[in-house]
Amino acid sequence: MPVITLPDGSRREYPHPLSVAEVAADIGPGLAKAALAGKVDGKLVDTSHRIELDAALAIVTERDPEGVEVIRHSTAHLLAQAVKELFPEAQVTIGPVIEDGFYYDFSFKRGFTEDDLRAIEARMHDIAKRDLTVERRVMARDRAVEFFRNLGEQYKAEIIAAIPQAEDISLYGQGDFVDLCRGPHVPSTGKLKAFKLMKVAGAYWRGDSRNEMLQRIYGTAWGDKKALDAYLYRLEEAEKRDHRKIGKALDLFHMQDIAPGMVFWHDRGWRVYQQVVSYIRDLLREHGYQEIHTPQVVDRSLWEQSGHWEKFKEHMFTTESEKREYAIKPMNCPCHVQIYNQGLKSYRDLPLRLAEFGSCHRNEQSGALHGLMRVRQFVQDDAHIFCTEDQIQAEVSGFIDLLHRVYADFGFKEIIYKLSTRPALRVGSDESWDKAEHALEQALNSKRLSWDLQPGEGAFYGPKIEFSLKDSIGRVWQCGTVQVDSSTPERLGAHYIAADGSKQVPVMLHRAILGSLERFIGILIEEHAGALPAWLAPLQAMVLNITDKQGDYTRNLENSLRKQGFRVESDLRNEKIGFKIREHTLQRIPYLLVVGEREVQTGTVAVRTRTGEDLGSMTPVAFSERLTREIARHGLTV
RNA sequence: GCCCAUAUAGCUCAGUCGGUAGAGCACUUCCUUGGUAAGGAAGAGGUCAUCGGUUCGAUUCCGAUUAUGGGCUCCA
Repeated sequence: MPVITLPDGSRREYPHPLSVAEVAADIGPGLAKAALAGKVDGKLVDTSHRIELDAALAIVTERDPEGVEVIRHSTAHLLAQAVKELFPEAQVTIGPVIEDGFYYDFSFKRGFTEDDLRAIEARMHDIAKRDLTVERRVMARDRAVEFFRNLGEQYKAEIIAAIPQAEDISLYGQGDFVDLCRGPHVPSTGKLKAFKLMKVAGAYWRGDSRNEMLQRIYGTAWGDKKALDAYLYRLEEAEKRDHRKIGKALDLFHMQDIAPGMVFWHDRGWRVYQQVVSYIRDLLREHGYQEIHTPQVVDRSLWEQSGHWEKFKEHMFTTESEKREYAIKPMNCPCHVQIYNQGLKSYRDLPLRLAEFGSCHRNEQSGALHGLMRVRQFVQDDAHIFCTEDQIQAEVSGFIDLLHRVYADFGFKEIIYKLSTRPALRVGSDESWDKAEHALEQALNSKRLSWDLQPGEGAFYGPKIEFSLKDSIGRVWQCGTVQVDSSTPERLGAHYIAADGSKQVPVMLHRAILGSLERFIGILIEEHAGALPAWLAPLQAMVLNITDKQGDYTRNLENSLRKQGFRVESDLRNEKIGFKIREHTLQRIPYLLVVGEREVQTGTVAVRTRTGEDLGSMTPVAFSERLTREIARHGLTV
């Protein structure tokens, strides 16, 4: 006699057990048709699931996020079925749901081609049209292993063999195709309408590079055609924001195969870079940091002492001269300890905050390089705070305040906080880990921030907090970090004399707000689609004359604005004003200052923004006041 | 590093079923001095990524290398 409670609170009583689909049909034929799955007492189940006892039930449709997930999962099975139909010798492995879609890994003797992909997708539509019923079946583990072995599916058999023997295995079948799966799935393949295969890629079996390389097919799937189209449109938009494209179009930087993973910054890009550096530099000075600068090429012995040589040698560029071996620094910290070590330090000197915009080189794997986002040479807004254990919390707390200020100035509103704690392989006593983790936690909590815990994800030498930004199209970028480290100071012989006269090893906090400047600028370019706010823009204004007659006035205006510290150029070419406007608008220059006969006569300038807004004529003083205010505001909205 | 794809003018791309290439924009010159997103004409510009192989002949076919792109792996 199950009593079913629906999400709206209404109750329905039935004389006998019945399936989710039957309840949906009882509510209405529209819902019966739309039902993809059910949620019984919070647990996602198939529509064929029988409800025996009283339960809370929600019918899941394509409008629910869970419904879309079920669709994606079922579409992955559809993909596998299509592949097996077209290429019977391919073996299936795993096919999970991922953000916006799914993938399925196959073991196949060759790579899938674009043509294969088209054929597979066509077959998927074909199978969907057949509207095959999806049936769930339960089997004992050992029988399931045997079942898949007999099918020749070695990978599936291996996956199941890893499941505890006592557990039953659920299989899902549609037509001739059977796959191991926890489910739930859509009731029939006809529910799958809006999907598209996106790309093929290699992927290691079980993610381990020592294993066989499998063929992964990525796809996307949605509740309806409209959602699919919206997603494809979103991808196109993201592509237009690609910093590599914009970087070239706006003449910011380029990369070249003579220096893979390293950036050739052009004038306009370097202006942005310098602007970011100078902003951070002033702020660090204001917050009690000293700025230092240390060597880039350092003797091997330092890296041996710091432990880098042993652990990260293959990631370091090395060089040799007069029988000495050197490494190009992959990070600044060992050099910062050298500066700390000059002169005996007292507890009164702590905290000591050393910052450096040092150029670091890391020999990243060639396949990992990606525009500005993943490079081999980069500069971080890097600093190390030497302090006592008792000072950790206050320093971290102050750092978070500073970071908030910076992110707000750059216009980022959403920050994601993650605390990573002790990993299994680590150095240092449990007491010092307790203390460090507690300090970080307290620093976050005292600011009422909500954060995620990542147990075991800390560095081997200490816990850390990571700060990620969400950009304007929802992508997340990890930028800031603060890590506690007492291992490096100890290895490199850093000490201070405590109040009781004893010799102590200081704690070192590694911290960065923007992370790699290269990467951060890449993020900024994509966030703003190239239209950087005035305080960061490589050029803030372009002065345009209408005819040669206004040449002198234009040049004078340009010079006067430059003298006031603005980044301004003028375009005196013999071109129509519409042509110049178009060009500089496409270059995303915030302000276009038009000078014609009228402006010369009245001593004004006609101001147009890159968004096409006409601000009318104003005096140069009025314009520079406006720009000054805008720059001072940074990315903060008023 | 691994898998797949790609590499043609400054940029974006077309093309050659093997006979050394073409468009638009940009560039140069000339005409035009025009008031808010492309004025007109002419000209110049490429060892078709690099190195090998097959061929009478390779930019095109094959192989290797390098870089780039998408993934995987890695990310102190």
